Amino acid sequence: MSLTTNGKEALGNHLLAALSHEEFERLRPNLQSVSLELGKVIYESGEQMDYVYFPTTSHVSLLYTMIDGSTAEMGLVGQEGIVGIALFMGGETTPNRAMVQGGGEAFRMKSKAMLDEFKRGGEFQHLLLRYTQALITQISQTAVCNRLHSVEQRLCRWLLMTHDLAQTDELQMTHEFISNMLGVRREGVTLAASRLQEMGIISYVRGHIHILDRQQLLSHVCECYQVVKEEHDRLLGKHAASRS
Amino acid sequence: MSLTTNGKEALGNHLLAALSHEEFERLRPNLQSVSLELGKVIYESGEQMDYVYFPTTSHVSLLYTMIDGSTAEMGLVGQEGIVGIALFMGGETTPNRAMVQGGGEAFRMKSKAMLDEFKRGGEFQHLLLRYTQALITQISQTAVCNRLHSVEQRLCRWLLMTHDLAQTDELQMTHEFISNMLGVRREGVTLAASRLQEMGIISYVRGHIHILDRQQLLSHVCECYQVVKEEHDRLLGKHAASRS
DNA sequence: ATTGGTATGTGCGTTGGTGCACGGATGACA
DNA sequence: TGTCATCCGTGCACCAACGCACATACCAAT
Repeated sequence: MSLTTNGKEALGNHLLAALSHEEFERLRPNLQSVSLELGKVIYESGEQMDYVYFPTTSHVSLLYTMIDGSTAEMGLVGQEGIVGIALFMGGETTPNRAMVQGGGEAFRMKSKAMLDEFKRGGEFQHLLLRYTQALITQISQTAVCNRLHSVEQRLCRWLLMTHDLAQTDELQMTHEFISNMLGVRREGVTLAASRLQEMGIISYVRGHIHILDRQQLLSHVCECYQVVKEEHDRLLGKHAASRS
Repeated sequence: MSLTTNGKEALGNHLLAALSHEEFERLRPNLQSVSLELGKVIYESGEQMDYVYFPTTSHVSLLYTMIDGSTAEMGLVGQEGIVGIALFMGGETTPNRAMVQGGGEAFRMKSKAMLDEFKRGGEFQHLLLRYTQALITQISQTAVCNRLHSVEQRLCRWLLMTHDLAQTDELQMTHEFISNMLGVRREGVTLAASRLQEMGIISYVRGHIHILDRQQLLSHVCECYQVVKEEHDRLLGKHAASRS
């Protein structure tokens, strides 16, 4: 599938950028630019979805919260994707929480407009389904990675994914925050992070993490990172946000 | 349209049973009954999919295999579902292995026929997407469960899920096999299983596990089992085939 | 400059799971 | 009836991660 230019790549979201001119013009009145600030909860588990979101410079974490309050991340959505797939998949509600993990801009669209366009069954539908397939791969790999790999490896993977989505080497997040994503103790993150810092891979102070050496990060991560990335590229082309 | 009777409920697969008479007649020539024997690999990771499968009395495990050979399950498909969602989601290949975990019968359908019907965009498409959404929930919950719960809890969950799919209390599987599903050591399964046996919840000998007390199993399992089940019922319950 | 809240560092005992090794039991089949 | 492969039981040393407690460092707001 070629990602056509509708002259709106400046929108910054890859799914929107791939719309044909006609599709884009149809949707344009329903698109609205919004600022998503760090920590904002976009959907609560079980909630109705009034809008779907297309991140541009922001990115959003898909989380699950246990009864006892412990949390773990299952997926991460940025400029390559959309938050709210459950809408067009036919669930009226999301089964998980969606929280802004990197502040920035996004477009949102009224659920009804989204559904109408999806039901037309054109290229946009096809693209959304391919994206969903890529997201399934990401979630699956997270399941396996959670089971088989160490905190340090998973931290590397998480930093790389986040680095791909954030357009900067300076990530704004605390160890505590990361621990809630990885589903481990805060101390576990501190320990793993301090090892990475000793190796000169990252540096950090009070809620700010600096990615110093992405190459070395890649050499410490488990295979899961590449698997997800390659499957994403295969399904959605090399448009995926990534450096390396 | 509610769960229509197309006169083919005897087929035993819920998705097929939910087809309208018209849809069913259209697909009938492309449906083929097959026996799936335990251990058979239906798809290998990265493989083309010539057929999709609708289990009836069989059930199929979706697995991921790491480079080092260790494996873990991400999902389980039985008479309520379909094996091969990647086909209509637009990936030409599956990203994971699908292996028969409970021998029995299934229907298979040529990929092309499946795709043609899906693209018609009718009720069947809608149903398949809802099923996919339920599967996503299952995979997500597995990711979280893998991270936060003990082997014993996960074994309970896995036994319950398998018990739901198998139409018998007598499960044919070894500790070794289960260990590959849960992504743990064989000894870990032996230990957990022996505890459950002591409590009178199950009994087992050489590759045969007997579910003795499902109620007690339910009281030992983590919340994950119910979450997946409820979301599944919500999406595909009595009103599965109705759009609103 | 002081204070208070937040972020990170560190220690310690405990636990759950690993990797390995081997022994015992069992059932299928010759 | 004996043999053999398979399956399960158990012990042991080891390690990663946990839970808790508390110290330290830093920033911001008075």
